[in-house]
Amino acid sequence: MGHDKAEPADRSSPVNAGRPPSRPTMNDVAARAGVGLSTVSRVVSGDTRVSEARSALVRQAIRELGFRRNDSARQLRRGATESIGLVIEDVVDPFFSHLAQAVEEVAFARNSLLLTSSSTRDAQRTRRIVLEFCARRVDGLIITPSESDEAEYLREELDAGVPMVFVDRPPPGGIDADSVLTDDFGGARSGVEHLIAHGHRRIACFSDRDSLYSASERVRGYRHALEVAGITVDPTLIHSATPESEGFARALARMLAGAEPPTAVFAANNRSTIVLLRELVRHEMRPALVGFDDFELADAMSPGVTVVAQFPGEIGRIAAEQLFRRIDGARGPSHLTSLRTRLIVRGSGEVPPAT
Amino acid sequence: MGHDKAEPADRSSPVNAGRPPSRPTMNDVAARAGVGLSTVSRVVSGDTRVSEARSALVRQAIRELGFRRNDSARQLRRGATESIGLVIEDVVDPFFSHLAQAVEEVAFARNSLLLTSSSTRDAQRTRRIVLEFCARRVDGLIITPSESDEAEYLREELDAGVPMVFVDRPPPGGIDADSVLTDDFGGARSGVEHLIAHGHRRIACFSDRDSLYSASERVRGYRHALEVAGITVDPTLIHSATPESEGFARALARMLAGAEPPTAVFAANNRSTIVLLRELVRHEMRPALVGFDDFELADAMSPGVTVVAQFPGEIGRIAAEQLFRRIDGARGPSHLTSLRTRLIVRGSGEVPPAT
DNA sequence: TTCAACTCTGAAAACGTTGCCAAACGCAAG
DNA sequence: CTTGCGTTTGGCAACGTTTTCAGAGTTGAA
Repeated sequence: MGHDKAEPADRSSPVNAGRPPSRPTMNDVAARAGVGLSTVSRVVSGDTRVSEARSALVRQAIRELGFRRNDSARQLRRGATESIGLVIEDVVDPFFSHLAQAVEEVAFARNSLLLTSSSTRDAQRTRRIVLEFCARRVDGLIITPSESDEAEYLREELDAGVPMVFVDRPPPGGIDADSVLTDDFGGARSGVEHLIAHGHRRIACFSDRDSLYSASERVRGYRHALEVAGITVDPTLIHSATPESEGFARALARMLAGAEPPTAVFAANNRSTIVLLRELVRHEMRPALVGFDDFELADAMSPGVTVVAQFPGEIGRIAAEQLFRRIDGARGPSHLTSLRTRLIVRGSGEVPPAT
Repeated sequence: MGHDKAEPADRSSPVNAGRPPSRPTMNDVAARAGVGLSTVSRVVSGDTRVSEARSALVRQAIRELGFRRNDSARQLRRGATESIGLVIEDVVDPFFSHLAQAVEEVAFARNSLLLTSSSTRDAQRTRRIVLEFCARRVDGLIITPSESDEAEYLREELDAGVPMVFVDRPPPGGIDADSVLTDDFGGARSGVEHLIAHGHRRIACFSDRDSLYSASERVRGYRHALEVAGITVDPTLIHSATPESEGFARALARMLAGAEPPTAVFAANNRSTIVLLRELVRHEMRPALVGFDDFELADAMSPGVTVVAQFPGEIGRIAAEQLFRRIDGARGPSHLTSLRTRLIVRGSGEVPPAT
């Protein structure tokens, strides 16, 4: 029949056993369909200037051979990969998974693939991931910078023309790039003000390590709220550490057992809120509680947990849209988007101070 | 100085304004370092057979030009992409985010990048994602099949030599491929047996749509436990639907308000558990409750929620390891790994039947 | 000195696309 | 029967790597 060429490799043949069958190329398709290579390319990429007859021949051959365009070659030739990279801290953290979901949605709508990697807060790992993404020539990057990220390599890539948007924290080392952040200061302030409005004056603050931008901003908001209300900040009521660390929950127990225990607690991030909540349930203590960042089941606790909600999905969506604007060639000065928080009242933040 | 060639494009030059600067290639590096192209390639890929002197020259040139290897070209030439694709239902679901995290960890250790996409349970979308991944020539795929996936395109890719491992549900359409599943039937059975052991005889079952493999397996486990205990299955106590759907929570309220209300509830997946929990809190009703799949804060509820825990991280890890074994050329018959569940007793499952 | 066996190096041919270019074709008008 | 124009078509040169191959040096032994 004249089509003894470019048959898909026979997997069961002893010769090919163990050998990954190599896929047919456009050349194979062209040979099979009896047309030129360029015609195949045109059909595959939806170019209309192909006669219906030939187009049908090509499609037929494609089906018969199980041809799939090799995007590595396409990318090499075209210089764009139709993919973007996302660096977050941890997929499991709902904040980041919501962010990732929103980014994915925007990318999907744009026919772009999403490469996601978790930095696990490790600057070395972040660096490795970013450089790897750049080697793959992603069209752009959305990055949650790690604390202590050296900015140099980021700046190099940026200068090399890789668009970047930073999320959740400002770009490190004074890099001039787009960013999408939550108003951490204002959010924390409003949460603490809420506690103050309910009569609390001794308010503990549990936050992540100070070296993290958002953590320190929130502590700043906490301090500011107290100061505005004329309450002296008591440093023994402030605990800043990784929520998963050993002494985190114990610090709360210690405070509550102290001479002048706090009557309310401000948990400056979702990990803290959950760790503290668990500790409170265990000891059956009920100080007022306001958490920063909403979480699933906050409304199913008793009492429901009052939170300062932020909007990770919005952050992701806005960042992705801004990134694609840059990819499409937008050249203006860098944008800083700051998202307002919303206080959600559920009960735990309205507990009056125990006297 | 002789290096007036291959300078990085000047972004501020009016000519290049708006034009993405094209990155230096190995050729540029070679010219700059005054060596051959192959030598640069060798240095970049860590080939040792290069004299220290030349190697230093090359590294220097690389630094000066900000060269980064173009992986599209590398991939095209080598035929492997060092990346794998993961298709899950939804990143936000903790089951899948834990799975994804584990897969990422294995991939990272293998220097492989991870492409993740959410099918959102849409067979069309799954198909599009899988084909897109295949066009990118991922080295392998880990897939959560959607219900009603047609198997044909999967089989084609499989035959074309793309290794695949299916997770959470068996491969569709009788495809012969590796899979890693939870023992849904056994897990559900043990959860319901636990309720029976605590004296319950009227046990409601809330599950996802029956068309989902895991959902129907769990319902089967529920039925089996009842039958073994000599309890007649009451179909009005079984509700199968998407947990997010309108009537899901209301169905529970209706049952509890009925003539012969259930004294216990078996929630066959984490979404159901959470939705039901919220409903129960709202109405202050306290039937016994056992949920399938553990969740954050299950221990912080009052009472703590007894669950049949499954291990999404293990599923992901095992699937990824199996996938890499296939990528490395392992040819044996397909493996089916079934993971046991573990009952975690926390209180809600030990509530005695109200009389 | 010669030859063999190294090590190091660069030229050149892939890899599978895309996109430019020119040739070939069809058809209508002159 | 030309001429001209517009539409299809195929050839061919990129794209930036890796890899093979053979040549050029170097060394050591005969």
